[in-house]
Amino acid sequence: MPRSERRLLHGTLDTLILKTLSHGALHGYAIARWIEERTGDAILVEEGSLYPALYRLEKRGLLESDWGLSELERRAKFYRLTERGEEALERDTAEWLRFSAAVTSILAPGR
Amino acid sequence: MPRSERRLLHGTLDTLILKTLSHGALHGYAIARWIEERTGDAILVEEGSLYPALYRLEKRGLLESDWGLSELERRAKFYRLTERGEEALERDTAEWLRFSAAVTSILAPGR
DNA sequence: CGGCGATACCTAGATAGTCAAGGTATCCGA
DNA sequence: TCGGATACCTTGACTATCTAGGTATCGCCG
Repeated sequence: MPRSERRLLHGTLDTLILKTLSHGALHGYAIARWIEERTGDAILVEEGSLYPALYRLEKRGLLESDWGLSELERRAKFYRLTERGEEALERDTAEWLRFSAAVTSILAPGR
Repeated sequence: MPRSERRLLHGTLDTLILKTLSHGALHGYAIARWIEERTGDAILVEEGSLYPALYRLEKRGLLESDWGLSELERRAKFYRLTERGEEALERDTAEWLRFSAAVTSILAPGR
């Protein structure tokens, strides 16, 4: 992701994480890889952003976590959505769609 | 604009300003009103964000300005795009479309 | 065997953009 | 006369991201 694009991530990473977990519990590292793969590396998830975000979301009660073992038998912390997390995901998604439609309507009217 | 939506603006305001000026020179206050009207108030442009952004863009050589008189005969600073500003607008628009498509493909696959 | 890259976690500090809240000044209309 | 709109500006708090460092384990390749 080019330098200039990184600021765009501001505020959307939390929502992307919530959405990723809506498909089932995952550990942090896997969340990052999933988002990157899903977007063809259009969005890169740096660890220095990822782990603080997970901590934030858990503190807000949107996620819960348990230590376990990854697919490769390594110690890993698995996160899952709480009910409040699902509600937040729904709200944030609606907000994103509204906001991004507004921006796109200015930057590229006719799409 | 709800509190949560504000962080989303991060990084896009500069591009919105450039785009607004691509239609012709405007003064700061008018830029803000234009964006708000154009998005049906989905995006609110606070003055505490607007003026620093204009200063930033001028410092980067993407805008130039002159003092003049507004439609209401008030002292106002008119901004216009430089050539470098036009190039930046093109780049930033492409980046926004790429980024927003990536986010939307995760949050709302099938749109 | 030694080292390197991948997996998996974490954190401190720098940076940067937004916002709230204050300010100045003019003008119009109630 | 007093508030709201127009038009500009600034300071300080906040917050999210990134850079760059760290720990530890594992498998692979030379």
